[in-house]
Amino acid sequence: MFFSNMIMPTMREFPSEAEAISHKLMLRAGYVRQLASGLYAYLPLGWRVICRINAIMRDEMNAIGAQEISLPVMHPAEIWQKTGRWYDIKEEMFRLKDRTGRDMCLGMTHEEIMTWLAARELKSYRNLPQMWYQIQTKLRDEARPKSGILRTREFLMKDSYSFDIDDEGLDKSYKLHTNAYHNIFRRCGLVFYQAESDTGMMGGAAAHEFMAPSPAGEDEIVICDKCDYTANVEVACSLAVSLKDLGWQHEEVHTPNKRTVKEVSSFLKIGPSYFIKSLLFILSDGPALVLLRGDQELHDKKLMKIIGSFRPASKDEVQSILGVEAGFIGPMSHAIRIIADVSLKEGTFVTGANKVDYHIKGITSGKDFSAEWHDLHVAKEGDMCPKCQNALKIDRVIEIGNIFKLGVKYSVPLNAVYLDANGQERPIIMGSYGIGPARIAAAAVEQNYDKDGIIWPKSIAPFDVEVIPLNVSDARTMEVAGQLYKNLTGSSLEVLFDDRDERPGVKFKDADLIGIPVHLIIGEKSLKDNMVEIKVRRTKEAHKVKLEDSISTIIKLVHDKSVL
RNA sequence: CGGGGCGUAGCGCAGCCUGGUAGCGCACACGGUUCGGGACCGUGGAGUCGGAGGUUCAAAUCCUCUCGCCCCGACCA
Repeated sequence: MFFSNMIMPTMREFPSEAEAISHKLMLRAGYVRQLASGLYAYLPLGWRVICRINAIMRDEMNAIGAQEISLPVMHPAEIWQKTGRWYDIKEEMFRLKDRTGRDMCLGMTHEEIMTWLAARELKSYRNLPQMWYQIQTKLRDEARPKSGILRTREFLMKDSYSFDIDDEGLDKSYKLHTNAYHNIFRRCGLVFYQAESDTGMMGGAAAHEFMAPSPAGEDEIVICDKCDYTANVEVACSLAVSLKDLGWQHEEVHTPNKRTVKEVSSFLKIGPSYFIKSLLFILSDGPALVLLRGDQELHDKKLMKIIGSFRPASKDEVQSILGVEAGFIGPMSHAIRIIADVSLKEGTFVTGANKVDYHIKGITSGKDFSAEWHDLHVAKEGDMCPKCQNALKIDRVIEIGNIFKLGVKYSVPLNAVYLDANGQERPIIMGSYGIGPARIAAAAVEQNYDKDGIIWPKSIAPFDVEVIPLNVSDARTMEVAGQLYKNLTGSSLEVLFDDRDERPGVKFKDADLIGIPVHLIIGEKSLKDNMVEIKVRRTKEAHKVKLEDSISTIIKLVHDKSVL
């Protein structure tokens, strides 16, 4: 491919609207252009990257026996109404009517449509198991598109679905996908984790997310270095570091106008972890007091799982239910449901005295209050691993893939059933598995760049090699460069030939910015000694090789799996 | 949806406070000199100043409304 024939609009400066590194670099290096918020055009370089990622995904999906199909992107409403998601999902779904007034929507994901197909075509246990996937456009009217191609309103997704006769079959399909996903992300050159995740609105029994560490990420995971525990903070459990019991006796302390843990803590010069934070919530069946340690944040979703939906009590409600104003609440002597974080089970604490302007020291569970014990807090850096007690790390990550055990959530409402060996009708057991190729690309950039530009992992770079003749008006240079280009292309490498009549500096800068892994530089001086220069983008190491050895050297470099 | 910021040439920006009819750098075109890490000189093309309304003799500049984009938060199937 000749540089002069391709549209690769590199820019000397970073466009100002970009914030994330991948966004800045992909704009500057001419990979993508923005049409509107969350809508991107992929230019030739960008599209090549996506295509290579797609090829890897196809390879690995096919390897586990999955079959590629293609489904419509526009769907009739009824099918989404049958599963209830037409109503559960709100503004995030693009909806429209066709000319006859029929309600339609644009697909955000394809569980419904895949299940519809399965319902029609999979009739017998003899048809199962099946795995179907597609690489298709999804549309979501995101509340806030951001970070370039990381979070867009229209995006490509590789989504696959498994159909099994029972949970055992689902386990197998899930495992196959897990392995395939590990292969895909590894082959794409990413650093990633597999984390336990929330099943969310997808429903189902188990779910994992594949997470690529990056400051541009929108999620956080907890990681234990010692054992294999890795989980999204949305579901992560952790143990609080236990406190030294200071053995306080009951003592009421005057804390005028000090309400928050922070205020009282600094006033009494006692660390926040020695406090009990008391929060009053209104549940569907009445009020409940929720207790956390002073250094903890309430994890809404964990609480929701225990008590269902809830809302914070108003000031008046706090007063009328507890007889004291917020800020001085303590868990003692209230005839009310109390749910407490397990970290409060042991130890002696400070808490509100149920009396304005007073707190009380020396409160212990069992003696002063009793409660239902649960993990209610948001896991944080330094908490201990629930499995092995090692200190946990927290890392910011990009979600690049997810896998869900759906069970019968879609097959039942859409009547996707099969007849088992006994002629019994049973719902198909499903799994769903997604990967965002654009996120892989963005994560790859986030994890591989330097001050000069992108450093693509070899496997997903838009080209394998960039041939750079330094002086295009030198006949010998161009003859050699042309021949090398031909030979490299002939060796099934993707080659970019910078045939522009530009100064060497410009070509070097653009080459570094674009980030093709290997550069082959042909300069007049070296050529006199029958030498050319081979440079590795990542290390910037350049060495001269004999002209006749250059092709084999490059082929070796490109195929060397040790350096992705 | 709440909070903040920004819309002036393809990109990056100045001009706005204090109204007087649009400018700089890069990019682009042409000529010349250059040529191993974003060269230099000269000439030139390119802008409904996001849009609408208003104030005024006069609006990029002041006022009102509106649209768009970015960031933080909420949301995220």
